[in-house]
Amino acid sequence: MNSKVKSVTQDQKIYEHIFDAILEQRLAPGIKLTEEGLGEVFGVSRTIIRRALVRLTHEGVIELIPNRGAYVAKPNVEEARQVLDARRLIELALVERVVARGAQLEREIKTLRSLIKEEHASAARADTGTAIRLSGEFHLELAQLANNEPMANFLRALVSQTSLIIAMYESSQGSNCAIDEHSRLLDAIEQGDKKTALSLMAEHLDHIEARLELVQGEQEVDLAKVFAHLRVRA
Amino acid sequence: MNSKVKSVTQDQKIYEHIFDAILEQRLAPGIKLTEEGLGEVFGVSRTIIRRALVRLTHEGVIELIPNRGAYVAKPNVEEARQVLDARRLIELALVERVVARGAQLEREIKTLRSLIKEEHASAARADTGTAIRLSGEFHLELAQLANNEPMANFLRALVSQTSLIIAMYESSQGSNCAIDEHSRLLDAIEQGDKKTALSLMAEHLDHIEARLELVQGEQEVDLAKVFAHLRVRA
DNA sequence: TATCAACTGATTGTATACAATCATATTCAT
DNA sequence: ATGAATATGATTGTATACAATCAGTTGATA
Repeated sequence: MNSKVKSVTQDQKIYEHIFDAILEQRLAPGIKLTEEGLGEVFGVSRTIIRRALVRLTHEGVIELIPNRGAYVAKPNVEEARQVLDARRLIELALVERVVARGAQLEREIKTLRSLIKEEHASAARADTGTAIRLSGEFHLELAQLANNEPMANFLRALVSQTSLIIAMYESSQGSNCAIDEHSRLLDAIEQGDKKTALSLMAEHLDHIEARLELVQGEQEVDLAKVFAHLRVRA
Repeated sequence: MNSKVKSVTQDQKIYEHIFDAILEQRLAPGIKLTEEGLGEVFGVSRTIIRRALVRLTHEGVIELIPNRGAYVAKPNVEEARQVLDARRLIELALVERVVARGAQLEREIKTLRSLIKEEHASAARADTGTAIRLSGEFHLELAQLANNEPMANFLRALVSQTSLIIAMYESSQGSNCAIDEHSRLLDAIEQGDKKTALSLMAEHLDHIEARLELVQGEQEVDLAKVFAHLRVRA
């Protein structure tokens, strides 16, 4: 019964667990992850944990500081801007390629519709973490249909970083609008309406970035400014 | 004297050595790299080697097969097509962003010119390996100027895979034309001529792909076709 | 009281020992 | 001679022990 499970390596599973935890905001940006702590949780030695952490580092969700340890990444506003800039480029290209494949994709589109349904359900019960994760999975599943593995892999890193960005900078309105956008985007793709699909994707990403800029100043604490009123003259 | 060197970790250095060796074709596609063998060469234990190999795997130049070991990747024609497709997308976007920065880049452009000079010198003395590496470095240095780290990182993986692709599929004419193309591309960027810069970059990547398709059938041996003339009827 | 130095505890860096796994060579039966 | 089954050697998978490093604390000194 467990012979099939072997095809997924241990560190692969642990990688996914940590990945999901971060995407669902059960691990906040900046939190330190000790190797021994994680090892106890998952019942393995530090060796396995290291491999998982290295991979997460390469995807940009973990920052690995030599001799200091692993921390959940805290993307600043500039990094967030770059990530969303890259997403805009990649995802528009992916949508274009998916639309080009056109009618071959009936079954895959059904899968995506059920993903949207799940996402909607999560949002309805205020399960924000799951909703964010499912939103990301929608984008990644869509990317799989474009027949370009390097791009899909790259998007994986971008999406996970976006989840961190949302976790850090989201305003209360949340992801309800995003769900409708996913739905409409999928409609356009199904109908082969490239132009509409592209503009919907662009809009979608613009909305995320718009939310980000709303709270731009909040995160970077400039101590000099905070205490400017009582600063002693040099 | 060696306190500054510490900032680069051991596995970082080993990673770069292997990376360069692959890019310079001193390690051919398909070659097996044993952990102990590498460990002896670099005077470290397998632990360090593992980290370097994991990173190389994530960049797509090494294939890590569970319980079997690490092999230099052998991209097939479809994978090559995807890599070059992705490069076209990313590098055009990067050129656009570099041109947009315009005149701030005098010093950086000089650095790029000296890189081209080195590349030219390598090609002149038929040092193909170094020429390929320097060609890749030109693209990566250019990417640094676009102010988008995720994209630049992604390009790093794409360029290294391209070097493998060239190693596997190159025809004899080699990279001389590419050098002129680099030079002209840089001219266009320096003059802020976006349109020319974009079309030169597109041309440049088309040339690489054109070379690839020339030898498309050579690598994937379809036994059924090879022995089609003597096949027994079902 | 403030500053700096040394100490302490905890965490990561690295090497190594042993277990698990796979490829190859060998043996045996047909 | 061919084929399958088994044995062997080499390589990777994993855990762990010890060394190196760092952050925070304690204590001495001005």
